[in-house]
Amino acid sequence: MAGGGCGGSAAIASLLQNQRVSSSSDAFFFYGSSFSLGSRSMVSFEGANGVNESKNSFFQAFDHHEIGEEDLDDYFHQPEKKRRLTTEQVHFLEKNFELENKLEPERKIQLAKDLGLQPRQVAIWFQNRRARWKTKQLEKEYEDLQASYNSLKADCDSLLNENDKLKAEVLVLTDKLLIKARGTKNSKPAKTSSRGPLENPVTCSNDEEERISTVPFKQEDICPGKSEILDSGSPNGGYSPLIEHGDSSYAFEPDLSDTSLDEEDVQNENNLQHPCVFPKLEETQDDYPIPSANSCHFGFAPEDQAFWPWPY
DNA sequence: TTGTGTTTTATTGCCTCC
DNA sequence: GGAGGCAATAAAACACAA
Repeated sequence: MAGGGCGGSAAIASLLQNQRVSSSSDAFFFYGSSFSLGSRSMVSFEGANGVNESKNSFFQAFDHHEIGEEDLDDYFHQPEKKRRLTTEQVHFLEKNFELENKLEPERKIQLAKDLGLQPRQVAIWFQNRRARWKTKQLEKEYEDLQASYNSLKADCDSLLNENDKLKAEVLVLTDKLLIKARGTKNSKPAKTSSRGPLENPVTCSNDEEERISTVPFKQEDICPGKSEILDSGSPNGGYSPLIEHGDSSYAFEPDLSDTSLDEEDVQNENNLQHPCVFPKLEETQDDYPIPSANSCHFGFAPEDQAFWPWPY
């Protein structure tokens, strides 16, 4: 590994054994630039007192050609130390990285020349810089996705609230319709029927009336195969069984004639247990379930929503 | 001064491309 | 097979609080 307190010759040996120094243009600059030109390299010219001279401008390195054999000897006995690039060097490299984050061989050599570094150092710097850039990009993507998720969740909550309000409204209107239907029924003159005058003139027995007021209605009981009321998103396009009944005013003006009632009474004698025209909203959602008030599924299967891995 | 966390430089091993 | 890129990692350098 790097460092490790090995001696100078060991440092050189480690450099020479570097698989890319020996065969690439790095080698040329290792010998040609870093040594014969006397410029500084990462692994070399730390002062004898251990002071980090790399704090000086890297351009000064080109003026220090006076390194003699003694200096080299000192160097060879210095422990290999990592040297940080100067701020000028980093700034220069950053500028070049902004231009192009990949490094062609010619550019690498030119940069190394300009900075007084080994080409390999430049390559390593670009490699590490790309890694940092990638990390930053991932963080940015994460934040963007998080913001997007929060926005969608807010929309979801808002829609659910609206859905709850509409459901409540439907219930209120349904109750009103029932009350109105009963009022109309009760005001009709008594017919010759086995049922009493207060019974549901349409179909309901007393037991059935109990069901009307306590049990939600089931769509299939009235119009099997038809969709529920107020389900504009249903497969049959918001089909309303009340309108389908043949009289668009049926739902809100249950003006039931005696004859039709009689006929229907006869015809539906077997259906007396299914007299009610208002569907139960919840139970008719088997194929297209309405999301519960606390859910945020929009009717999608949970596995389709497991795209958001991180916890909150 | 020292312990600790972060950043930067450098190595290693693997992979792909030519 | 060599060159170069990348991920993972080591280790030095640095920042900073106690």
